[in-house]
Amino acid sequence: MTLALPGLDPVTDRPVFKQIADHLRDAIEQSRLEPGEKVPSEAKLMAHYGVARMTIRNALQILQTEGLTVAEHGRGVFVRSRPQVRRLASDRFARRHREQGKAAFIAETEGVGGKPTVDSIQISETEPPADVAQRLGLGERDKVLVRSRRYLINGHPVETAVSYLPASIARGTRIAEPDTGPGGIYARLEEMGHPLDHFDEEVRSRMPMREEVKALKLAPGTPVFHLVRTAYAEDGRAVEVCDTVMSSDAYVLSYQLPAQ
Amino acid sequence: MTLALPGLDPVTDRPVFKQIADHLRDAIEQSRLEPGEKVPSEAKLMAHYGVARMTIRNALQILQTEGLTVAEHGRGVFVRSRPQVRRLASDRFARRHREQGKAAFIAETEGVGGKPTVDSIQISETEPPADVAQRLGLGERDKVLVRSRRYLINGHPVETAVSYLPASIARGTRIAEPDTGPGGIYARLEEMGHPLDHFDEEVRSRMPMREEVKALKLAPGTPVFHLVRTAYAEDGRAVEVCDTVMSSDAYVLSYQLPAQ
DNA sequence: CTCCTCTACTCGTACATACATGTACTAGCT
DNA sequence: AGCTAGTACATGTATGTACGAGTAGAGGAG
Repeated sequence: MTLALPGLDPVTDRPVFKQIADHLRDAIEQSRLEPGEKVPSEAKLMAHYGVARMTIRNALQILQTEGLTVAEHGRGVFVRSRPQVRRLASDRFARRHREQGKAAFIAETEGVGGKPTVDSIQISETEPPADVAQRLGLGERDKVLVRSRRYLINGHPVETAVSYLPASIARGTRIAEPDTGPGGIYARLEEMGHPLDHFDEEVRSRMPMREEVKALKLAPGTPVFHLVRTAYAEDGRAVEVCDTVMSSDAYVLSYQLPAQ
Repeated sequence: MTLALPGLDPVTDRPVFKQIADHLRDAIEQSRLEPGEKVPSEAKLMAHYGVARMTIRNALQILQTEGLTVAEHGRGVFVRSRPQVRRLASDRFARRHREQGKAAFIAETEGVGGKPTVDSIQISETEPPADVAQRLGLGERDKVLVRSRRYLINGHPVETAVSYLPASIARGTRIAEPDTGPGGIYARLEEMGHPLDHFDEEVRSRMPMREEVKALKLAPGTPVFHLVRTAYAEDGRAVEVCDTVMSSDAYVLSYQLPAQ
């Protein structure tokens, strides 16, 4: 084993599998094991420490849960390499960007040299979930247009988004088409007499549901950002709610807060 | 067993332990198992499914990683109950709040009826980490005042914070005292001739480090918010960097974005 | 009635073993 | 040269066993 690992501490009462996890974690954090590099195989670790396989697997499980490693069946366990990170600025929906003719996601991704794609676009008209109806100020029987889609960078999925717009506004417009045209739905809303005033964005962090792991191809132990953004027109009316789930290791969110 | 669980599917190729995890997850999501309620013990699940204990433990491990359950040694495995959530508004550092004479954390917590505490306050003066020095626009040899502390609500820790201020500004002032006085360090900065203009806040989501699990008493499978906030004075100078780690299940962050 | 011990039950750690399944490389055949 | 089967090695799934350690309640001693 090229990697030098300490032996077990015979006096501590810290369980063996946690000690082994500590050793490997230290090695990763000190860059003695670099991203993409292979962690010693279970068999080698068993030999090195003189313990049972279960003990080694428990140790490796910890690192995986912490998001430090990924196991690949038949190949080995590898130190995770951090993917390209996108920084989302708080002015990303400002009108001056919209007027460039590109939707926010496309513009930002090309800005950092990535290749953006949009995927599995689905459009429907239904009754909204209760929280969405409340945010949009809709009544019992009001319907919404639902636009759901998935965003990818260089072919790798990073974000799913579902937009809800009052059907009374969006029905029959280009917003109900798969391709919403230059500047995206916000540009269309403004053209249609709903100039935007501001957005409220709620940010949560949590572990992903099973479907989200699949849709975003998340490695085990990766949390997600859950954003709910409400767009308000200048007349104070809420015109869109966008529910977004993002792979947390692909994003840094950046906001500006007033001090006055 | 009061809880009704389906049997195993003999034809699918989905592994047994994942099937069992699915059954329990469904039960939790459909509220057949409610928050705080006890999940059937390993022994009962072994008997019900007729499988080995390891298989059951693998299944339970999944739920724990997903943050759906917590195991308590000697008592059982319980469905996690969601704690009280604090909403952090984007105007939480606005001057009008500062002028009420309370620091942001105290004011907000009392606002929702919780009992705020601040804990393990440590103050020192050292050379800053490279990224902090860069954000503060400091040179090689410039020192910073470091204020680290932990916040608790009703005795339960929810957030750790470390503030860095240029020593040239903060040294010898009340900011270097454990009790910074009414309105906290931002009020002191403004009094001392550094009126604040705005804050930049970077938000990341990730799994906690080991020390963070301890400091915040995090349940396994709980991600954290990692915030880095920089305070800018009206003259454009960065006067504080605050590095905050928050238990993700205790917070919803809320921001207002401009549309224009 | 109070305190203590015992016991049953819970999850935690660790061992040993077996076979399934995916990957990568090699030797050998065509 | 190109394909194929075999082999070694990797992780995945599952079985069993044993003992440690924390919790909670029952029951007996004082």
